[in-house]
Amino acid sequence: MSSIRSTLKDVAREAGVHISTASRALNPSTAFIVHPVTVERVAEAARKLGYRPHPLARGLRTNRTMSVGVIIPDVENPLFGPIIAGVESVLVEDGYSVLIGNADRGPNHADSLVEDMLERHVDGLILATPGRVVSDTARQAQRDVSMVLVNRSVDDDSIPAIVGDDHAGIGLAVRHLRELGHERIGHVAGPEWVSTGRGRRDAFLAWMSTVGLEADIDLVEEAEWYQVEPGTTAALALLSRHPDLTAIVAANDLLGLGCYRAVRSLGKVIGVDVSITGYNDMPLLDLMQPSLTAVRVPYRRMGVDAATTLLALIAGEDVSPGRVLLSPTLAIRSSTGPPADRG
Amino acid sequence: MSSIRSTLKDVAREAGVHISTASRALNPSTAFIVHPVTVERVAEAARKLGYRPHPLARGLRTNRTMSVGVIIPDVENPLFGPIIAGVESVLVEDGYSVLIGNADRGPNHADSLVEDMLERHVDGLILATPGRVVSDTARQAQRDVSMVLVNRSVDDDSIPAIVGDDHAGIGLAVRHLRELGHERIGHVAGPEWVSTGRGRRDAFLAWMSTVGLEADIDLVEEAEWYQVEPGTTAALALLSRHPDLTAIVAANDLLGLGCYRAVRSLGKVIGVDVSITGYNDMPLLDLMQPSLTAVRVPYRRMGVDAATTLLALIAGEDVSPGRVLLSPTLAIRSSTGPPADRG
DNA sequence: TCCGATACTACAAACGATTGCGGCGGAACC
DNA sequence: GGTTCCGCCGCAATCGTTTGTAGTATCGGA
Repeated sequence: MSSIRSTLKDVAREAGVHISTASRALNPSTAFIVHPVTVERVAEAARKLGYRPHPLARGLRTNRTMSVGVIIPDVENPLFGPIIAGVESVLVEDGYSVLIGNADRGPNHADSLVEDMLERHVDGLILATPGRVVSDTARQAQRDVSMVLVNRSVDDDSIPAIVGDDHAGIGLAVRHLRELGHERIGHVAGPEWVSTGRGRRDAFLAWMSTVGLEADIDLVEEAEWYQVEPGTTAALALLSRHPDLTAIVAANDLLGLGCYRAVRSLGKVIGVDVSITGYNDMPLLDLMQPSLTAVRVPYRRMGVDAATTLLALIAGEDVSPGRVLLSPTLAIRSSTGPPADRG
Repeated sequence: MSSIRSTLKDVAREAGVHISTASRALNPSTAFIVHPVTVERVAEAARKLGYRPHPLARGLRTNRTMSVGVIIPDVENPLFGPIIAGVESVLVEDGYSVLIGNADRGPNHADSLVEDMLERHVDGLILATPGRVVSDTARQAQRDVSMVLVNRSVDDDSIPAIVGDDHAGIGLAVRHLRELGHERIGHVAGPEWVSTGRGRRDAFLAWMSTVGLEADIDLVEEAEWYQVEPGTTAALALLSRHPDLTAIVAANDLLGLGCYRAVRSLGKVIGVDVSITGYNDMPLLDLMQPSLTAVRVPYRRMGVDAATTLLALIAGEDVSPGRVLLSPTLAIRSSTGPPADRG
């Protein structure tokens, strides 16, 4: 029966008050202006009619849409599921809805999505697009709308960012290997133009010297992209330069799995001749043969924190820009072990 | 400089026409009413001012929000990434945005999300929530808004649904095994209350007799849930009842991987002693040891088709209810092979 | 009795667009 | 030359809210 929405006018008529009084009565922040018994009468009428404010009308007047945009580089990447879930869980709590944008059509796609979102008057924006620099459109957008970066940051830290602590994460991997007794450790890095690519590489070199090993840039081989194939290629290049490596820290799980192939093609045994660590700990890694030791990044938490700081920004609280680092953990599995004795 | 949005009024003033004329000039479907040179003048003014219609104002008047809701049972499940991507890709093309709802908080959560979406006046709804029956809220919702089901259907086919052709998919697996020479084939089924669980089980039995094998319900073991552990449990139960099975068709990839463990724990070799097929072909299966032969469902396509029929529904074209079946393919890998010779 | 303060409530103008309808020209026709 | 018609444009109502301002009681105090 209630297929036709009841409007504020209906509620007002039902309660025998003027529409504006009804509006104030229903709004908690203005309810004190109207007489308590009137408030109750209006509330009763609203309940009876099943009144729901029209979000468009309200948004038009108040200039808020109660929606935020989330721009993801690739929805099909399992990595982003938890982030989205985290974001969604806290925003829904506060009555916001989540507009999702999938920027899988090249580098400029994200920008056009940002513009779409702005046109829709989202109250906030969460960007997970890669890259260390931020486009002009995005920077422009920051003036018009609250904005938070997730799983990435910008070089000048001008936008609040929630990121995994890559330095700590790589540290977990390197120290783990060091404690197992490894001394010749290499790194298969991600592309340098991606913030995580460069960051993890730097962290690797830094930790190498921290644990008392040689921090040679020559121990690093950059993969063209975060995928299995480039991982194999890079690992092969690395292992041909340094045949004596006993361990490889990969900048990403897929790169790590790429290393599997490289190591196998050389007739060596993973976890015995060459230990391998991944990064991100995506699903199913534990079912690999051997299961991949990997740095686990709290992605869901990342989404939660991003949404929380976005809400703070929207509320006008001043959030310090700069990045918030989330601590990773290490899932130790069977792709890592003590180095094999050289006979 | 254009931080402040220009409105239709500005455009009208700039072009020296009335606001209503400007409106008509800018709207392709009404532009023929106004003089061509005026149209051009208005268009020029709009371009100059960077005018963008205010979606809320427009939506308030036209009763359309140009947004559709997509409700997913679990965003973290990699399965739904491609569906979302497919949906998004076609909707964005037509100027719609996608509101995402993650129904991971129990069975009633989906309903409350549907209500949220309705309150927001979405123009359409795409449901991917599981279950063979549809809740009353959803059924109610169908009156108020266009609605399409994806990756699921309802028993009475009262709502248009885009689903994978499970019968054909199971057929691919069974026939593949049969052609390899298997004669004792079992099935690890999904939960019966899920539409895919029951459907694939029925398909399995049907195909068994089609290929000339015994279609015994005793060859089926139902797993409690689509996960690895329940898969192992079910497979163990099945193999203890029928130690002579040479192949298992799993209702799901994770169940298939669960079978791996069961087979291994019995000291048998996968793909030799016991062949296994999965269903869905989720990422990384090709990197498993052995790589899992699996029925591949065109999930992205599913999203695309769902969105397309939703657009048709919204446009008022009458779409025949009932289900559209998408044909799966078979990714043959190394978990299947000819049955080992006995004795 | 009258005044001013207090406590509500009503009026009406926004927000930015769409759209039915009426008006006003000029051309065509009788 | 008057009527009709048509092409083009402006007027104003409308969608459902929020909110500044004006109005009306009621009450206390002088």
